[in-house]
Amino acid sequence: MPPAPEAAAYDPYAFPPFAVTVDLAVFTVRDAQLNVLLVERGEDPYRGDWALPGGFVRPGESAGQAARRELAEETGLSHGTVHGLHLEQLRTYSEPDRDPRMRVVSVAYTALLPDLPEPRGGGDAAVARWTPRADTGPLAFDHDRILADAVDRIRAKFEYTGLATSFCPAAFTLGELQQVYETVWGVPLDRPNFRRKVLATPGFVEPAEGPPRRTGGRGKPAALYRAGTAAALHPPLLRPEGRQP
Amino acid sequence: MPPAPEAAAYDPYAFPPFAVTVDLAVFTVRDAQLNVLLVERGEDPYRGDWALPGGFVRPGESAGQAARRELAEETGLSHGTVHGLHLEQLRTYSEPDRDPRMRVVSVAYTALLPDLPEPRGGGDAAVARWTPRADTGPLAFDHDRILADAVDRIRAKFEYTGLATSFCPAAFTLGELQQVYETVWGVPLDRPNFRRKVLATPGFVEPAEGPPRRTGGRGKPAALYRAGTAAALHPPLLRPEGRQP
DNA sequence: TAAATAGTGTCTGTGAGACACTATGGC
DNA sequence: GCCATAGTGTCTCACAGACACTATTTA
Repeated sequence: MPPAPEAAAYDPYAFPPFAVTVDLAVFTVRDAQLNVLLVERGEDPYRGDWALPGGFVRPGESAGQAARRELAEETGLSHGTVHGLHLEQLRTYSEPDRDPRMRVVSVAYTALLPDLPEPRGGGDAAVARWTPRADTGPLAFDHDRILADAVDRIRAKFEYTGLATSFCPAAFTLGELQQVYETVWGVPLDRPNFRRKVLATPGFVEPAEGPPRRTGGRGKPAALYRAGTAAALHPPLLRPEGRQP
Repeated sequence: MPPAPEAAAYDPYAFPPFAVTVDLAVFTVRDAQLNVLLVERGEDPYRGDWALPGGFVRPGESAGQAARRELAEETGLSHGTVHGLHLEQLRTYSEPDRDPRMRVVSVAYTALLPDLPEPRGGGDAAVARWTPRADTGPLAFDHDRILADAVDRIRAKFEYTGLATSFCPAAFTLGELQQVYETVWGVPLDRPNFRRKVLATPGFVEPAEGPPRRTGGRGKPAALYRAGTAAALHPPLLRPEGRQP
């Protein structure tokens, strides 16, 4: 926090200026794969490479507001939809050489979206595509690192929060929820045990109205649930790896 | 990440500049109380108020490097000592009005120190004092918020990391370690159970050489341990509140 | 009928909480 | 002796994993 004791008062131009940006790691689960939203860069450096969407923080807005604005622009989602989404600050990346042009400090955010039927191309944004996590080649800047950090964070948060429901539509079956967990964690889960634990955790999911639905087009229709209100899961739903092998 | 599509190339002065600073939430456990390092402000705004230590990020350094440098300056610890300390990024605070003078984005860091005998006043820093967490009046800027976030983070991390050993000297007794947990969590723990769980968690603590030591100056001398190498605790050591009441 | 998914029940091992008990030091 | 802390043992309950079994739909 200013002041540095020796700072000659507060000439904002005393130091070369920093640019402050936000980077977005936006995920969805599609076809049993974790997908991340990427944009193709149209300018140097890294022209033609893929990168995480993002942009400058404007003078009057916070980084969180900037992230939400950029998310709306890149996804073409309505302002109202984006306003209700779960957007979480991941961490800040500030290596002096992370952008070859100038000093850029970037605050990274993570967002989790259900697999949207909408084409999502709305905005003026350049080419933006959902890409399976496994298929992301080297990204521009330090975005591979940001992406890896974001995935780690999501995996950990799935254990002790109900965040996984953010990947599901408003009403979902327990089979769909389990699919989300298995995709993000990359491990198969025992269905009866998963069911028992989810239903035993207060505030995780609640029964939803509406007729049962078939998860994969086959089999017995499943009851529908919607996201509960609990911020944290008690008890947590631990990864199988979480226990010592 | 730049570019915002419409950004006219990269004139660093196109926008009013952002200042980037670091704020430090540095903790120790002293006399069974969580203490935080505060400095008294010598200039407006908030002249005479207490604040978290911190300062500007310099052009050639990352925020993490700036945090480590500031920590060394404020605590008077040797460069070598500070270099080995656990310093963790907490989050970034970027509300446009958080500093009345100009736009300041601050990256907050958390550090955990053992209760040092050294007077710690070494640096040129102004008045810096350890203050019990309970006695921190309103702090300058949004530092109350940062402090609260830092305490929450520490409490949570104590469950699934061996971070608590950072509050202990190089060799410590299990009684001292339990004291740290009880202080940070604010709950009493069952001694036999605490002991059993700590020793059953691989990599949490390891036996240390040296004669046993009395924890409170009374009673049977206790065996010494040192911090283990495990980054995460398996199984975790959950807070009593973690379970549903 | 077979295949696929949903849902229920049960056994067993592990670990957490509670707490009684013993051991070793200073006074 | 008393007191304070360290350290051990044991009981019980809750929960996680494994897995057998039934139920309901489509093809």
